[in-house]
Amino acid sequence: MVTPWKSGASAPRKASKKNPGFSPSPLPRSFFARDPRHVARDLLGKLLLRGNPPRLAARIVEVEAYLGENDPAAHSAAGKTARNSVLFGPPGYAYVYFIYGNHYCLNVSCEPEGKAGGILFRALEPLHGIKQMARERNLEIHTPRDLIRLTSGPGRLAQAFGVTRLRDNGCDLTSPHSGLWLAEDRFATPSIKVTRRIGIRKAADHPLRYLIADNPFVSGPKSFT
DNA sequence: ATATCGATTATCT
DNA sequence: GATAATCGATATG
Repeated sequence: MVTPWKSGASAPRKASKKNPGFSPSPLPRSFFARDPRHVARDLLGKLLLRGNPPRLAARIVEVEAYLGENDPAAHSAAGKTARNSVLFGPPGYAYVYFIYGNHYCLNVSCEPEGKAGGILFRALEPLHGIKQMARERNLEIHTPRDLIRLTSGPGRLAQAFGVTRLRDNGCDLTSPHSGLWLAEDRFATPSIKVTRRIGIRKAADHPLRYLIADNPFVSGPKSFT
């Protein structure tokens, strides 16, 4: 497959005769046991995968960092509750929440156990399993532009990957056996931009949104620089 | 291209 | 009872 824009992207991979033994390396737990700002930057260009071997694959192109108890915009700001307990647990686990009565959003816990912190996945570039993503989204793909509505936005990407709180909250994103996981990709070091976070009232001015510059799957208004 | 609005429910005050 | 880390549709420039 060829991407119509020039991103230096590697080709999508799945196990096949042409590409036997496709087996991306899961990100280790130590990757997530750090400040969310560093994790967020380093997650750009990595892969989100569903299944093993992967039935769905997509490249991470936009994320936001949430800093824990010192970040008024973070769900963990007011302390540990039943809803946000994953954020206070060990790093590398999925925190899934339901919002606006309509949408699920996917995060990964950061920082060592006991300290809250997380990354919100805001946009992906779909690589493999596009038909299934379109089914999950109830969309038909006619042109390359239609692909953007598959995974551009936190609610959209969660729906495309079939992410729900019941199914995925607390799942280990460092394990291929967990169903939903994160992996390395060989990707030319992306050109990264940092902006304010989208859709929040509190602490709205902090530069904690990280994105791959010029990637067409990045979400949000273009005015967000 | 930007603005506004309604949907719909888990969670917290 | 109010709010929310959103989306899709509609209206307007």
